Amino acid sequence: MRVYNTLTQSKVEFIPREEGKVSIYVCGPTVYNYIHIGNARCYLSFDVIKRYLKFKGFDVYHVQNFTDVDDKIINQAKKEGIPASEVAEKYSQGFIEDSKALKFDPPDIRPKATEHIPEMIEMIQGLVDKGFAYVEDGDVYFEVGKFDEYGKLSHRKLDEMEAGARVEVDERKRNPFDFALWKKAKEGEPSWSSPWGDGRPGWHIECSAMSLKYLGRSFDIHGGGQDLIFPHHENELAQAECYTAESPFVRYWLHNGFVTLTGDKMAKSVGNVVLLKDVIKKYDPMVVRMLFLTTHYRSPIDFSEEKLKESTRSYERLNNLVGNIDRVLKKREEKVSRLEPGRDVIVLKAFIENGEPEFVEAMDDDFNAPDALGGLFKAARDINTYLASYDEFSLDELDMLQDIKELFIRLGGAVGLEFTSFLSPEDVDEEWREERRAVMLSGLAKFAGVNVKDAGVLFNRDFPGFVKKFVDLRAAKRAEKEWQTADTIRAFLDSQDILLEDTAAGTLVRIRRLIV
RNA sequence: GGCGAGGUACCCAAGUGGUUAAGGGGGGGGUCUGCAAAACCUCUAUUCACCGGUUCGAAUCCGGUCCUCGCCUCCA
Repeated sequence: MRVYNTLTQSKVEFIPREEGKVSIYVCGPTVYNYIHIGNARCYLSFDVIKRYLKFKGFDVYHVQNFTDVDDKIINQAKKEGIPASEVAEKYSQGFIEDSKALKFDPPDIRPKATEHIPEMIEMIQGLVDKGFAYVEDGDVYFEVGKFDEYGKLSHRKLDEMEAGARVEVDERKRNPFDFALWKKAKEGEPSWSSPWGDGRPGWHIECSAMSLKYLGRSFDIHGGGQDLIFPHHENELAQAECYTAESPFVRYWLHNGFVTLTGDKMAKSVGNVVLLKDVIKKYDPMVVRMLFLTTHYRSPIDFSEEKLKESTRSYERLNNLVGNIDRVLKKREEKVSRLEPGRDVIVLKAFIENGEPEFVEAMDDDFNAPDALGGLFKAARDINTYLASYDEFSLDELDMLQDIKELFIRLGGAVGLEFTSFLSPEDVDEEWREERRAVMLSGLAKFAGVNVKDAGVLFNRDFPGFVKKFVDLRAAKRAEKEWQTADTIRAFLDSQDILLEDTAAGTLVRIRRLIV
């Protein structure tokens, strides 16, 4: 397996510190707002990477922090008129809810910065003791000039940066790029006591302290968005390697590309953010996953409503394969013929034999999900073609189709895509039914003349039977060639997310899963 | 100014030296169907921003030109 390492700017063979185990740290959110689509892409990219590593058999230990003390949180607290700790709590919960909605595989631990102040102080003290940091009137700064390799991650040199940089001039800093490890407390802000007086940690130290604590020295993967390369990860690396006197702090630095909106980077500072929680009100979270899987994780991706619609269609295409196979598998209960001599099952065998190796080959090349998905789409077409070619299938073929379905679901799962069979009226839950109760009862009254009370009883006791009333009624109308009425009934059910498909085997009922 | 990424069909997007340039979406035509849906078939890039070069052979390597985006300041 090869991964692109930002440190070396090249794809390199992935060899974890300990055979069979992978330690991974993904920079978590600074909790002062709900996450937007750009943030979501980062967490989704690393969710895919993590899932794939697990799929490959690695024992993955995943740490994701909450940065719950920071200037931005303090500002937001002033804006909302609540304590900073409440702001942090509110948006930490929001993040966990968003993560669940997108079906992120939860991290093994979610450490919070405020619960690791002693570890940070210890680390800062160590840096001061070793001469990498200096104290100025209650502030502590890391002195970048003391670390010869400063800039090795972001591939820039201090003197080059100084030439063009617009860096705030701070007389107390020895170099404009020196950064705060500890900030002296200001009135009314959260603070902790330290050897340098009351204060709070600077931005980068929390990630170094927590990653070293939970993953140890020289862990495998550190991930984040490309905008974290400088200064955040550069500074984390500098602190950690100076503190431990060991290199590398991180074996593989992985960074995802940005989400843009009509060509501009989506960022709070630009003011063009689309919040994830708003998107998933309207679109299935699987569609969001699909959207990001169809572009390589390091490439930029332009977000739009149109793309979500395309992704809905393409996700349905893959998902429908499972439903299509299931329809055929039901034939197992019916009469089946022997495998016809000469029937060419090479298409089925091809996916069973090559589906996984091809998928793995693509993913092993720096997690090339678009390429891997290409194979699934191709397989879906081939198998649909096969299904459409025959009316009857032998037991051997049904066994193969069962294997294909399981493999398809397993490969989707390796990148977090869930494929499910078609839902039918017996699969819907209480909430789903209740949302549609009033309309559906009056619908049955209107089309079948059943009074609302009787309809209500049937609705409660036997919802599939309730739906069948419509289907039967429509069948009768069709038999009488009353197409208008039949189509009105179908349109009515469609408005309630119940889809009818007339096939040779009769009218099939399925529930719309995806919201468009 | 420094550094980095990239320009592949109507849109999105894989492919980084060698058979017919994956795949998705959209559109045209067709099959099935009363219609629709789903699914299938078929067409939609002799060509990969442009110009040179290397090579038996390049979208892929080299040089140049044009353009886009990002980082260098909080940002995933």
